[in-house]
Amino acid sequence: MAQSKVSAIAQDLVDKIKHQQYKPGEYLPSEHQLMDLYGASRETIRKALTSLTDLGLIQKIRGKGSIVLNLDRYTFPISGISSFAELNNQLGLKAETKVLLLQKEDHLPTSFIKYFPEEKNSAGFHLERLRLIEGQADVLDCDYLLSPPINSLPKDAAETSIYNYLENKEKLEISYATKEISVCKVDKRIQDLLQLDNKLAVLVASRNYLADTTKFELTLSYHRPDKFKFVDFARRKKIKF
Amino acid sequence: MAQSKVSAIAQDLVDKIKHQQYKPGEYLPSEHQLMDLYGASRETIRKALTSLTDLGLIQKIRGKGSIVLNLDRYTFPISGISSFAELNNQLGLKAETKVLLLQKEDHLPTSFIKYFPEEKNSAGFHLERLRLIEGQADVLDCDYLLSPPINSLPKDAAETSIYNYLENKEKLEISYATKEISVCKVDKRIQDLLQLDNKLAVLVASRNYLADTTKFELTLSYHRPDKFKFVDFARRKKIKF
DNA sequence: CAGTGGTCTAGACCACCCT
DNA sequence: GGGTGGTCTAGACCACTGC
Repeated sequence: MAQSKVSAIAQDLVDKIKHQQYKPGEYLPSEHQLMDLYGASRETIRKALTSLTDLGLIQKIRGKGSIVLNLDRYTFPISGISSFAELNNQLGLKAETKVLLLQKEDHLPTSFIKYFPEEKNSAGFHLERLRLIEGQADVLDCDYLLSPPINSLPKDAAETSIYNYLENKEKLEISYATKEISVCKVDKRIQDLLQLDNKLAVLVASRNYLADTTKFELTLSYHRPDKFKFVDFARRKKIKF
Repeated sequence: MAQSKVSAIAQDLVDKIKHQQYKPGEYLPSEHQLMDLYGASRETIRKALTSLTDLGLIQKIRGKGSIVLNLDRYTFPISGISSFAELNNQLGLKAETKVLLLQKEDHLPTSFIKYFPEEKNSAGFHLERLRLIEGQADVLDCDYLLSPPINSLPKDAAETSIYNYLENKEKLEISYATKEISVCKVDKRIQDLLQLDNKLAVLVASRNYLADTTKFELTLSYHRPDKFKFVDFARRKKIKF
């Protein structure tokens, strides 16, 4: 399953932290002990630990060890690129998706142009989905899947998980994204769909890319302001841009 | 200056990308060429490239090379933990800071308790600063610097850069943070300070930590919704939590 | 085929923490 | 002092790209 030794070790450590085998405030076994435990060289162990550090799961302290960080902050950062379906599974919420629209277009729909002017003339699949949590409409996801590289998009994939379809059926490697969070005024239609008191919604706009740097998806997610929460873990950067 | 060979190489590559010596869409020199260029081993080069990958500056493609990504998206992600002073320098805006309040407290002020109940009884320095950009009040930063570990906080540090003071004068190593972005209702005072039409503001709440895992700062930043923008770069995570 | 990045190793030396 | 993490090296083998 695991593609590499490093990620297998990292995943195993994450699982053990999740299941409280290593608890917040405690130290992980030392790198030498982990070498024995996993039969790996020190650099291999260190690469695995680096990924846990990036995730905000541990903090390494020189001369002492790797300490497991608290994540009982109610909300654990699940940033990175995740799909709604994946977030649901992880959070265990009663969620529902209503597909409002799915159709092929020759040009970028007008509602996207303001945010993605560079794709004005691109063909793609226009998809709108309303996300309900506990019966409440919380998010309107508007997607535009660029074609190429996406050739087809079955309705049932839209209802369950596009990412699952693209990665497992179409064998596309989803790699990275740029996101922008802002607050915007929405039209009457969106206001009604999300049952908003006023015209303000939180907008998350993102451009999503494959591993070969092909842009494949534009997303506009409109969130009810009172339900929106974005949680992030950040490390102080040593590199100045 | 550079603490390590890896970060010196990474910084040099970043600088060259910034100055268009390596342009978006082009490939960096191969890892072997970079080995010769910097007189480093391959793993050392690769660690430097990994940090550029994490920053979203390059994408590595197997069998081909490391391609410089587009960042002419107007807004380049400068997330991570950055201070207002640092963001200004990088963005080159005409900004101004007004210190509204700076005083020692024995307990957490009430306005913080809702978001940081766990620090209710902690002593610290309460600091409020209004951030003006081009003459417009855009952000109200409310900080609470926990004492311990912070023993003193001069007024001029508050006016310029707390982080500069803490890192260079107090020799504290600022390491990581958890942030939460949401939308909240503010009281009349904040509404007036930010000249808001209504009571809604974007709130960024964060807990900031030192390298030894000591929590040292709580922050509540209230943003004008029409001026708020948060830009992020994210990679698809291979590790499931 | 040669060139690229992806992975892993075994060993070295250093800096820091603790007792 | 012995144990911890921080850094760097030289070399190996693999998988993919492109000619």
